[in-house]
Amino acid sequence: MPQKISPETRAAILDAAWDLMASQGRLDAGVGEIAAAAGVSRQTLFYAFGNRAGLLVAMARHQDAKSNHVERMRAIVVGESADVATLHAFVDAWLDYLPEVYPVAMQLETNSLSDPDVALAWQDRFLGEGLRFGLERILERMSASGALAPDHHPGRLADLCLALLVPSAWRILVIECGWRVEDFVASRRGLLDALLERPDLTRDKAPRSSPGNA
Amino acid sequence: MPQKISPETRAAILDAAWDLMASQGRLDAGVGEIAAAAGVSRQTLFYAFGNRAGLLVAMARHQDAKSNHVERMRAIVVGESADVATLHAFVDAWLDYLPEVYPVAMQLETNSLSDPDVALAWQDRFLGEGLRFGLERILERMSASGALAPDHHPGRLADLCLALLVPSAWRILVIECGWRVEDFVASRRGLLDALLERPDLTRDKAPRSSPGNA
DNA sequence: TGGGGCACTTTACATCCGTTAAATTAGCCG
DNA sequence: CGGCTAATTTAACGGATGTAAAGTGCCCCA
Repeated sequence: MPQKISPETRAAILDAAWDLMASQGRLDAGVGEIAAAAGVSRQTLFYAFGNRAGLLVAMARHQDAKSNHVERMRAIVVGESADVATLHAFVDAWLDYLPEVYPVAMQLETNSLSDPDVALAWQDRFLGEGLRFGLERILERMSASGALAPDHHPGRLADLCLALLVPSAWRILVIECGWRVEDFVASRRGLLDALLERPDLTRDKAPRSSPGNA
Repeated sequence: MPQKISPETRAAILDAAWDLMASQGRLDAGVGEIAAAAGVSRQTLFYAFGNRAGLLVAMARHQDAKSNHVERMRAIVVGESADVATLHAFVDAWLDYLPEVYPVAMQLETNSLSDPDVALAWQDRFLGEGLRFGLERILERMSASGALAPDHHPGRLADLCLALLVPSAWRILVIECGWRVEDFVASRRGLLDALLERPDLTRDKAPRSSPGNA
C-alpha cells in the first residue's frame, strides 16, 4: 500500500515541477532536481506520483483543473447550442489553452508511446473523455439540428478535427516554423471550416466489422 | 576518437533493432536487449551509434536509404513538373512510406524534444532537407508556373502541408481512432486540396521583423 | 506522561544507460 | 612463426530511476 502524503506536499511538488519544467523550460529536469525544488525528498515524490511519468500526468490534470480555458470548454460541451459558432468557441478555448499546457502535453504524448499508464492518461485527455469527446458532442448536436451536412459523420469529423488540434500541430507551425499564434489559430479555424464542407472525407469507405473481408 | 566497427556489424545491429522495435513493436527494448538480439556487446553498439537515440536516428536513415518510396519522393523533387498532380504524387509517396517508418519516426519525434542531436536529425528529416523541403520545392514551381493562386505563399503552404503529414496525424487517426489507411490518405489529400483553395491561410498577417511593433 | 499513528526523511539496493579503460581475438603480412 | 592492427569483448564505474525498509518528528489521545 503506497504511503500517503498530504495535499499540501502534493501541491508543493506540482507547483515546483510546473515552474521548473513548463515555465523555465527544463523538461529534462530529473526527479532529484524536481524534489529539491519542491523542498521534499525523492521518496516523497515517488509516494505521491509513483514515477516521473505519473508526475507529468498529474501536472497536466492539475493545470486542467486550474484553467478557466478548460472550464470554458466544459461549459460549451454541457450546453445545448449547436451551430458553427459553438464549434468555433470550443476550438478557440482549446487553442487559448494549448500554448499554456504545451510543454507538459508534449512530454505526455512522448511518454504515452512507451508507458501504458501514461498512454491511458493521454487517451483520456485527448480521446475518451477529453478533447475529442467535446468535439463529438458538439458535432452530434450540429448534426441533429441540421447544422451539419446530412452525410457528415460526426464521430469521424471529430477524429479529423482532433488531428488538426493536437500539440504536434503547434510544435510544427509555431515552435519549428515560427508562425504567429494568430496565424496558427486562423489556419486551424480555416481547416475546420473546410472540413465542414467536405462530408466525403468523413465517410467510412468500407464496413469495418465485416468478418472475412479485407 | 570513437572506435571503428565493421559495416557488417553495423548492419547486423540495425537489422536486429528494426526487427525488435519496429516489427515486434518493442519500442521499449533496452540497449542490452538490442545488442543481444544483434549478437554483439553493448559496447559495440555504443561505438557504432553513440547512444540509444543515435541508434534510432540511424535506423530511420537506414530505412530511408532502403525505401523506394523515398526514392520516388526525391525523383519528384528534382524533376520539373509543377502541377497539382505532382504535389499529389509526392504526398502519396510519403503516405505510402509513413506506415513503414512510423514506429521509429514517432520515437524520433518524441526524443527530439529532449535530445539536441535527435532534434537536429528530426529537423533534417522533416524540415531542412526533408519533407518540408520537398513540399516547398514543388509549391514554388507551382507558384512560378501559375498553378498556385498568386497570393499563396509557397513556404507557409509547405508548413501547413507538413503539419497534416507528420507521424502524429497517423497516430491519431489510424492508430488511436482506427481509421483505414485509404480513408487516412483521402483525408490528407482532401485537406491539401482545401489548402490550395485558401491563400488567405498562408498570408502572414503582420511583418515579422518590424522592431517595436507587436 | 507515554504510546500510537501519520507524514516525511534517510539509507541502501537493483537496474539501466552511458562512459572509460583494458583485455582478447582473429586475420594479415613480412 | 611472430608481430601488428582492427574489431570486439569484458570489466568497472558514475549517474539516474525506482523500490524497499527503517528511522524521525510531531501531534493527538487515554
